Amino acid sequence: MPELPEVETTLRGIEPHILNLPISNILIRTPKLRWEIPEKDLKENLIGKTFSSIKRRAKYLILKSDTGSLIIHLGMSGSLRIIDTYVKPEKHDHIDIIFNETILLRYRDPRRFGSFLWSKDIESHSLLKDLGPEPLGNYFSGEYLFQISRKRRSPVKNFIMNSKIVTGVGNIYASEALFLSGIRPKKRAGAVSKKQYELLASSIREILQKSIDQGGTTLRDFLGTNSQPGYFKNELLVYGRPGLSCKICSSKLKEIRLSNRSSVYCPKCQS
DNA sequence: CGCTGACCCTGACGGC
DNA sequence: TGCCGTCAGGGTCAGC
Repeated sequence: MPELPEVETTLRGIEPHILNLPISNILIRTPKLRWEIPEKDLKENLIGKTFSSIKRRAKYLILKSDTGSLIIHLGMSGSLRIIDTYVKPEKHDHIDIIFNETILLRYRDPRRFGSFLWSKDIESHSLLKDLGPEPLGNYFSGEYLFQISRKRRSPVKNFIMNSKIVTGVGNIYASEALFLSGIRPKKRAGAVSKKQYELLASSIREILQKSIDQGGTTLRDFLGTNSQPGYFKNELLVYGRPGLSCKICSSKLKEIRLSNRSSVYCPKCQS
């Protein structure tokens, strides 16, 4: 389940291997992920060209060439790997971007929630243009969250998972950050104090940064066949632990559902 | 405009 | 042991 840190780790893992390398072919074995894969656009615009930069915006990877941009989202189960010793594609290996006889970039995605899209004008692309600030960027702060949350009645957890408010905060990190800052997930966004938002914003930053730093230790795994970027799982305090005891106060962790998403919290530590 | 819920999909898992 | 139902989850979009 790639969250922002896994996407960032993917970017850092693939970038040094494929930047400025001419693309010789693109093999698409599945017509559709989340949306139809624009095979014609990809082939016409990318074969013979190179990626001159790779950037991340929210959980989207943007691979730029001089003809436009390839937008990749890993969805729930997507992964990108550099293959430097040819192995046959397996069941869910949907796309190969082939550079030369030894290097290719392979996209795997069992659930096919991900996307491969093409855009000539990335700045105005509908999926990207209304996104909120990056949680690790300069515009994201407790003050910012406080200001735009006034009069908002949705639960604070939904609020911070809304990509128009702030990008890249998924269910795992939202749950963890709310625990770390002592706020119940169901509390109305407009009722959270400035002080609480400052704590929440720094919790979000810290937890994402920490996870990226850990992912960084497994970067070499991107070159090869057998590996996944490292997680963070053994350090989760509430996510996936309903009914178990709080690691801080030993109370039994509760689970509720918000917008059909599991939300675990400690009834004593969070209010 | 803000917000909720349906939806896309497969693998993992629990119950019988 | 195997089948089947349920759940998980990011993010977009329809609809209230």
